[in-house]
Amino acid sequence: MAEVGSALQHINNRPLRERVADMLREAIVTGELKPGQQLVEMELASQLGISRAPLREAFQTLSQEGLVETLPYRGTIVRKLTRTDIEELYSLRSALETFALQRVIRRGDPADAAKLRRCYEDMLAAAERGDLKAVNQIDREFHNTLIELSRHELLAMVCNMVSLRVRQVMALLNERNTDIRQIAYNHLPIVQAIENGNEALAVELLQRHIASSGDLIAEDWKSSEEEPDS
Amino acid sequence: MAEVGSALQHINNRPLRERVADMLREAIVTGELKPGQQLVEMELASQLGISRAPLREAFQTLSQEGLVETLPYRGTIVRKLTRTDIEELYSLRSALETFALQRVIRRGDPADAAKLRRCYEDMLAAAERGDLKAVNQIDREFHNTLIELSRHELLAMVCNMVSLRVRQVMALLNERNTDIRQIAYNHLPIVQAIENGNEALAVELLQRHIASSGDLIAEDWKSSEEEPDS
DNA sequence: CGGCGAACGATTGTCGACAGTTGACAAACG
DNA sequence: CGTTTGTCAACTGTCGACAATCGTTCGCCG
Repeated sequence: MAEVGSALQHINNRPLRERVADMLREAIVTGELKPGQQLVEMELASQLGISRAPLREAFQTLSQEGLVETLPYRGTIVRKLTRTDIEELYSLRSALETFALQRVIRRGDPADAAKLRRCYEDMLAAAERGDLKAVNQIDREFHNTLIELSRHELLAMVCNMVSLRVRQVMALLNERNTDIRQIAYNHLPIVQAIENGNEALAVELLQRHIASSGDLIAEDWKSSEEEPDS
Repeated sequence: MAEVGSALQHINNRPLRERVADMLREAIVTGELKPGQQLVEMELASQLGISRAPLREAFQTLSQEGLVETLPYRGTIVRKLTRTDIEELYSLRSALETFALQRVIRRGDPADAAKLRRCYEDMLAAAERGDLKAVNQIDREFHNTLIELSRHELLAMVCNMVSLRVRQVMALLNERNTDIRQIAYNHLPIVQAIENGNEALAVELLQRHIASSGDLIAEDWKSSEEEPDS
């Protein structure tokens, strides 16, 4: 059999719980479902035209990913994001990507650096034409590529979890007004340091890069902290 | 109302899926359930006297923790551990605990160092009386304490996942014959470096400590690599 | 005798219904 | 009027049954 559509076949035959989890995950990280919002099983199930069983299993997946929170007999809500959560997300992300970066540099394959440079150039092009959405997407791609190049599946799994929630955080902030070009420019010295095999410099730059965006986000977060309850 | 039994109440009322997950998790990390072993839903359910629904949800939890692997329409098996898995486990563990260590040292609370020293002394005492089981348990406690002291809940969650699988790896190796006292002694310089606030040294020692045990384990793993199928 | 295809058994995926728990509101008591 | 207790509705937890899928085996044909 040809390989044609082998991926698509799997998509069609994929268990309902996974497709539902994907849909809900996307809705959460894009901010369509807001933190604190209650997800009632029966309501969502009939709305999606499915039974509660696969929906509950999808909830569990999202719960393990930290996107929702389930309290016994009390229901499931989209997890609220506190300032502490955000600080933890970005600090752990920094540690994880530092680890990935070290592995990539120590392997020292020029093809890896080339791949990252290509990412950077795509990002730059998107920035030049003012496409903020594309810049953000390619920014994610850049970091994902770094993780993949580290060839560490366990790390990739953990990073995926963290990245999802970072995406959620960014989606919840109403259209950041940061200098779009600056985002792209920030990645250049990192790419160069990797190309030169300068581990110490690359690590320093990456940590500064992540920490600065993290601080920026955390600072803006005081807006949606304490909401009055009923 | 008095606080009587508030903890017990929760334990008794905990959802079945969690109690089942706990039981299966324990069975897996202690090696009672062996890698590759198939877990048939109907069989286990009737054996435990429960329905398949909560069992399936327990499977999902374990799947997210990396302890089992579920293939659609093919069933759930205890995840097999390859040498690559072990290398990834220990290298990630090293990176995560390094991160925790840095946070603890940078906070610089003497009470933290004292707590770790107490762990070390307990471990030493257990080693002196030749109690290997206790030494292993306190060793886990030492590392868990380090994580908790970093006050980083997200990190704690990820570390917990990794630690579980490390426990499984250690349980699967037939009674390591390492020098029991050496395990305890290895922790002393780390504690001292923390007490002195010497971050660079502490990190170096911790990484060497984890890497060495990881290498030791990985080396012994060639025994159970390729088993013939059927 | 070997290769191919269709039925079979075993197992998982999904569903609808029932049982148990929680929080809130209302009624009774001091 | 404040506190306690009874009741209820909404929701989650659990169950048993039916549908879909996979690997295998058996039979058929070349």
